[in-house]
Amino acid sequence: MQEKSTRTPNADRRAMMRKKLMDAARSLFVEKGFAATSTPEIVKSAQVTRGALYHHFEDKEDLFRAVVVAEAKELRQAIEVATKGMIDDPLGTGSKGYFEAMSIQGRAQLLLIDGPAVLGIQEMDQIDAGGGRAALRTGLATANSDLSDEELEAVTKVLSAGYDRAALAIAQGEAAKPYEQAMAALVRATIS
Amino acid sequence: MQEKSTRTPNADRRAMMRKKLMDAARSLFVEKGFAATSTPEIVKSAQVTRGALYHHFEDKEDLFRAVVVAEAKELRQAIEVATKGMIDDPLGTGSKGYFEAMSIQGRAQLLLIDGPAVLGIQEMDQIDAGGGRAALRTGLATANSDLSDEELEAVTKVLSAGYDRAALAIAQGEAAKPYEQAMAALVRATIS
DNA sequence: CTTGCATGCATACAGCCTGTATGTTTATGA
DNA sequence: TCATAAACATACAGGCTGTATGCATGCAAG
Repeated sequence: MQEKSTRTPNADRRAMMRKKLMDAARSLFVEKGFAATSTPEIVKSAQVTRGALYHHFEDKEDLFRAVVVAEAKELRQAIEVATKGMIDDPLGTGSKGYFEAMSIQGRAQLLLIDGPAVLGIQEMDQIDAGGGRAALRTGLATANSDLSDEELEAVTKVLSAGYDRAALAIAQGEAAKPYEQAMAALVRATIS
Repeated sequence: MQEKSTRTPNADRRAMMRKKLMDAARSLFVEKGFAATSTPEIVKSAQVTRGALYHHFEDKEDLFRAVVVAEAKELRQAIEVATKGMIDDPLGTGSKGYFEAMSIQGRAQLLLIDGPAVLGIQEMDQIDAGGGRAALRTGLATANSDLSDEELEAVTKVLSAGYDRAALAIAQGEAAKPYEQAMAALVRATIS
């Protein structure tokens, strides 16, 4: 019998290793923040060596970027599932979906606090592209046509910031209902 | 004649040294971010040694905290001056004052991006206490009495986040007017 | 005024972290 | 099967942080 029959294709090894590193890194980034998390810690938690990390990622920031991008993707998918087929009241449904999706442990911290600080606002905006903000904009645009592009963009950003702040507060343990009501009222006021 | 007549009281030396360090640190923190700014860089820019830095501040984070606290204080004072005696339309005046005060180079980055990431949301909330948010809350409360405390708090935070996001966009070079209009509309909708 | 002490500041050092260079193993495909 | 490339591990150089130590300067009591 063959002892060493553990032949693993490169594609699989790559995917598994990246996942191991990103999972370990996510936990530590959420727990201690980006700066306070060292690469020795990460690889120890992932039970690999720093060689693996620097083979798959350019540097620590690049690993953080990968974690954030994956998180944003999961967020988009969760919202998409929650609002699937909801043609009536897309804004209300999207809101609830967003709050639920953002209640995942550490997600708000990663996407709203550490992400902008480490990667910059510009890149975070780009990573979030197609996320909740785009849906919000189209929702506002269809419900309220008499807004210039500039105004629509401004209102969208500002309301989106409100959603983010609400999600952050909820993630920190505050009650969700007042924030849901507040955002609903603001959106209603905007489109009417 | 006395050569070494440069006798400086300790209180003055302390104040001057702290200012020199905080000014140099502020520039570099704004330019490169907290993590990417090293203490050797800071003291070189301030033309002192690391000994002085670690004599006056516990560590790099403590220096950052001092910079942020001073920035928040200046912001409060600027808003206070702008809204002094404006009893009619305090919300509108406060809004304009806030946007102007937040347009100071690097202020939005320090208070809205790096601050929360380095010091945490909790501490930043505390540092901002008595800032624009408090004024906004009282403004909303007087104009709209039929809100529970919980709802008032939520609406305040969410609108305040909108103001912050708007200030950030303006600080990054976007036109101010659409944001002023957007926030004005939201506030108007909230209090009526 | 001077003398003991506290404060302000500079220098030196230890430990850690990051990123790279180099070496070794494992898969690929010809 | 064999050459090559990819995956991963180890070793190293440089820089940074925070602390310990030493000197200078202001302070306050006598």
